[in-house]
Amino acid sequence: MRIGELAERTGTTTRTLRYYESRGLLSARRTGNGYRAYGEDDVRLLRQIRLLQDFGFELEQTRPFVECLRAGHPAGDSCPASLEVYRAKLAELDACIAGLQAVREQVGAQLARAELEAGEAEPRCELSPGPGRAADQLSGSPAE
Amino acid sequence: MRIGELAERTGTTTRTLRYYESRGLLSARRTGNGYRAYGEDDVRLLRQIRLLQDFGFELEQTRPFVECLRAGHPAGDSCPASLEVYRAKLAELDACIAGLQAVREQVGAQLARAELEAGEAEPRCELSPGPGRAADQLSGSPAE
DNA sequence: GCTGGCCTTGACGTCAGGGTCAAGGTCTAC
DNA sequence: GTAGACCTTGACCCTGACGTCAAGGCCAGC
Repeated sequence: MRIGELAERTGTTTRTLRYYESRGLLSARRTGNGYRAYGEDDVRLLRQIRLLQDFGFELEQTRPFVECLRAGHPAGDSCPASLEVYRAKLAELDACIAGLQAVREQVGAQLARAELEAGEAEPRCELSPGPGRAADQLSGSPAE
Repeated sequence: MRIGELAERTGTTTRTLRYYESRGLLSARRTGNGYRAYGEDDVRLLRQIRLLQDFGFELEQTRPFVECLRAGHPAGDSCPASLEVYRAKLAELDACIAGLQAVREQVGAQLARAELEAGEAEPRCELSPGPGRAADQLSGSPAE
């Protein structure tokens, strides 16, 4: 099949397929007129790449899977190198999630504090809050 | 103070400060020779920007905080627009964390399956795992 | 007056993953 | 025999937040 059909069958674009080829992830035979020619193997290979891309893998990280398939293995993750990428990705995801959760807490704390200060500067409720709050009355902005 | 000192005091670079100026986040008076001149207000403003940047805010998202400080408020988050950015960021963080956790689960499942298949194709342990419970025998990574 | 350090503007490079054109070759159907 | 769909390579554009020159102005110290 030619590049347009392969792109359609794998839900991508011809530009993307040429880009993958330029990165060495995909290769194509050429027909007499110079057109790229692909087979079913390339469909499987691309589905593998797209799956990993959907998971957020960088293109380079899909390379072991591609090479595994090319080597004739039944699945892209049948090789140790692919499993290592899985594990590294899991570690990366865990670190990323932990980092984001830490930021989330800090931003949440900032928001809570800012809302509190806004509420104190401009009290809306009838109840008078207890003492110890005069130091925060900063809203009288100095002139410029 | 001049740009080099400001960069040093705020832990950034002169290139970054000029970039912020080009984005309209920072402005500078000029001395007779054309050098940029900054004051303490700019230090506070930059500290605000860098704090948010450390939290992963995009530069554009720091603009309300900057404008709030410029308007004379005591803190960058003293204005409603800044609080809205906080809230939007929290929602964004939550969505991002949830998405990453979902991916983490899927990648984890892929790894478990691939390890299982690798183990079946090349059985290493003496025990023959019975059907149905083999999935739990994975913790002692088979290969390597 | 000379060296070294700081400053200026402007322009290009980076990273990933492509999008979009341009100019042209090829093939099929009518 | 020609329109239109497909293919080719090559080249530039995009995002974000800067890094890295290049070429030159300004200033302090010796």
